[in-house]
Amino acid sequence: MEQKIFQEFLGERGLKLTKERAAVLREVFSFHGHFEPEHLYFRIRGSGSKASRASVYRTLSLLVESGLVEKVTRTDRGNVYEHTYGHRHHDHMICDACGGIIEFYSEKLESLQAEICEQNSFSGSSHTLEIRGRCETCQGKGLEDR
Amino acid sequence: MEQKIFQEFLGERGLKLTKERAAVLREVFSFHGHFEPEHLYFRIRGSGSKASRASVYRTLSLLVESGLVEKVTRTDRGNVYEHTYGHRHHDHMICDACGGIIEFYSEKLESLQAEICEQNSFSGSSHTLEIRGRCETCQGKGLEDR
DNA sequence: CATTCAATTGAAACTTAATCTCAATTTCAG
DNA sequence: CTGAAATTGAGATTAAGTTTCAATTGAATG
Ligand SMILES: [Mn+2]
Ligand SMILES: [Mn+2]
Ligand SMILES: [Zn+2]
Ligand SMILES: [Zn+2]
Repeated sequence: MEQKIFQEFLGERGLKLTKERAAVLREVFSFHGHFEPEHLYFRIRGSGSKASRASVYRTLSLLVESGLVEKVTRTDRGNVYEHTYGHRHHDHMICDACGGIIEFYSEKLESLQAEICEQNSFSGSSHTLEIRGRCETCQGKGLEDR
Repeated sequence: MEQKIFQEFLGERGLKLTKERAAVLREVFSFHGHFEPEHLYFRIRGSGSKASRASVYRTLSLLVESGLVEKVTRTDRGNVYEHTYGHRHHDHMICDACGGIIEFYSEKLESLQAEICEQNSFSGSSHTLEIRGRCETCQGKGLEDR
């Protein structure tokens, strides 16, 4: 299904679904969770398929533009992505101690943001909310921040 | 006042308020708005004071740790900071077309986040909310995203 | 099947913010 | 003073991500 959507997206731009792009798409959707481009690259290499680093980055950009994938956040070391097709939008809590990520969604929060955009005559198209702190298991422990 | 706070922060760690650190602090608080480390570096150079790039980056990290400065966002080109001492916490809307930034604050939004943290047994200490879209003047115009 | 031409690829070079190295200098408590 | 610890800065280094460009692919057309 995601392949169909991607193919249609590419078609509208006169681009082709090559085997390299198909390999990136397949790997992105066979993995569930957050990922970094570099990890994606190595997973593809170790899965029989092949695609150069350049192609992986190029395809990832196309996937984001197509709406099938979103950038989750930007860490010190690089970007983090996740496939979003088939998943509801959500935001993230990130534990400063263990790096663990809690995903959450709040209808109230979403509509409140829409309201605030309107108050500012701003036409919002996307947002990123990242709450940092300590997850349940890391509270109280004297662990250092990562 | 911010100098007093910074000095105390440094003292607790056995660090000293050198003239380089003082220059960075002064420049950070004499400028109002969002800034990138590189711009900060050049403003310092052009202001009589001096501090190497290394010292600017090192001092900026200390300022963030002290709580006087916060990282606003991370763009493709690098980090963006703002001094927060003396300012109320706020979040940002960023225009995809012109890069303009609207600051906003909503008590409702803040308390709703606190509520959500509690529901997830998460001890939140900070957050970043970035809403992307089009500002009022850029709506309708067929401008490309930056 | 042959021709054509835009799209695509990948290896390697490049960019650039940010960090690190380390010898020289400064600071300050004793 | 004196010595240990902190600090500095010029330049090297890192690493994610982008760009280059010659070679290849592949869809469309004749
Ligand atoms: Mn997620
Ligand atoms: Mn701000
Ligand atoms: Zn944790
Ligand atoms: Zn704008």
